[in-house]
Amino acid sequence: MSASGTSGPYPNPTQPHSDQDRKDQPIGTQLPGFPPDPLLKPGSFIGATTNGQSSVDFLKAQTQMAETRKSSNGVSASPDNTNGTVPASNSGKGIRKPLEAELYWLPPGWTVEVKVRASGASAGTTDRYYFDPVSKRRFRSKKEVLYFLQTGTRPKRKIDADAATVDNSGEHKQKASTSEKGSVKNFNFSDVPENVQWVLSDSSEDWKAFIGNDQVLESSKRDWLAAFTFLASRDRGRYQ
Amino acid sequence: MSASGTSGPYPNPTQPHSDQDRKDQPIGTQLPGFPPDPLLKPGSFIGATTNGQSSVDFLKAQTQMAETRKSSNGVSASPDNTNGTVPASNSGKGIRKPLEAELYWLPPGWTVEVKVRASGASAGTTDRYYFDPVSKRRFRSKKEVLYFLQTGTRPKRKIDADAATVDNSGEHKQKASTSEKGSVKNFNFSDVPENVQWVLSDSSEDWKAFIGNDQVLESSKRDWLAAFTFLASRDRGRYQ
DNA sequence: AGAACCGGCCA
DNA sequence: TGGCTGGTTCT
Repeated sequence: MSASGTSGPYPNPTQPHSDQDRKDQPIGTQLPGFPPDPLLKPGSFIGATTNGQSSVDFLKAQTQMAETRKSSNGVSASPDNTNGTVPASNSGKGIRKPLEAELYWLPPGWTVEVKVRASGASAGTTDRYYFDPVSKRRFRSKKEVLYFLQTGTRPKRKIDADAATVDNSGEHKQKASTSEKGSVKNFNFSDVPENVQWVLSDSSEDWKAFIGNDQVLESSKRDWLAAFTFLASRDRGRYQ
Repeated sequence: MSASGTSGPYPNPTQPHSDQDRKDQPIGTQLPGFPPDPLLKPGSFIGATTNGQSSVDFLKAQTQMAETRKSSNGVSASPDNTNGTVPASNSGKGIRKPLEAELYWLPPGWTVEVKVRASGASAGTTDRYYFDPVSKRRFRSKKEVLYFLQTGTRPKRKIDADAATVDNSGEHKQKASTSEKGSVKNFNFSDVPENVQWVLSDSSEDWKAFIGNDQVLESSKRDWLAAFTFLASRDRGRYQ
């Protein structure tokens, strides 16, 4: 890859094209008269918010923010690649979404494979697969990975039978996004304070976390705990 | 601001159109007082494309070129329509309105499917899918269609670094072993610590490794990780 | 508030 | 791979 420009580097990988004259090639060429979006330069960078700050308050804020806002860090969309350019889609206004790969939650050693679908209606779309270097297993989603990291197993296949399973009353629908409490998912592993103090006060039955002199909010605390727990169990595991 | 770029998925092609032409009358939206059409099942289809010469010059030019202006266009029948089940409450998924007016940008022959979500928190809302009669592909948004029309491909999403890439084409990324820092060669396989703790430091994208209370030096850490990754991926046959 | 988008997930 | 849903951004 290395291409860069507008003309697609790839010759239509998956166009079945059975036939006819319908050539879809005419495009991909820049048409004369098309406004090159004066606002955007090719060199524009994406995201790239430097998160090199290490202020305590900042960290705290960041940590909490992991729940709502995801900041891109760590992962970079290497500009040397095909798409260093910014999609010049808007003329004049809004920005599109900066979302980025963010693999901060992925433990070291794990790898990600991006696979492009070769056929079907969804041809050309990509899927990401995660590989655990230790167990050599492949996972199809972040969710599967996190589940595995926490339990060491994969979700059981529900076979059913009578059983039961249980549960509950009936309709609890709980939306996933509604602020989960204490989930590893909320934890930004790329942005962790070096020293956290856990203190148990007399009157309280609960531990409180401090960074410096600032107490960590409950919500963040739970996330941290969840993260620590899972890291611990992971280290106990194997490592040859 | 700082916001950062645009959505990564769209690399660069000259996105023509500024999206602001999308303010026409929304389809799928039920107008107040408008009776739910009993004849329409969720998932009905509409295909329309008239080509009026209008405001969107650039795009129009594009699409016409692409399709070479075929004669038959416009409405198309609805194929399958698989799950026709819709929550009882919802019976209206109206397909309404002068579609043609809105789909002027859609090349002749393409079809649009308006589907009503059957479950979930967003049940009842609608989604539109676009189908290319030639490639048989399905697209989820106008943007995707336009991108495809211009480039003939779908945006490819890439991730960074050490992640394995798979491209069936033959481009190798020999990254793992070429790096000077962190080479498998530096790793002493006969002296492997039993327990290593990986911890993330603040503001860094790197994890730190500890053995007991001693932090592992950066150089060693890299070597370890390199070795680890190497061993792990060897079996899968990736990475060199 | 609603539409458009698009990542993610799982059958 | 299909395709549906969650959640975010844009209008």
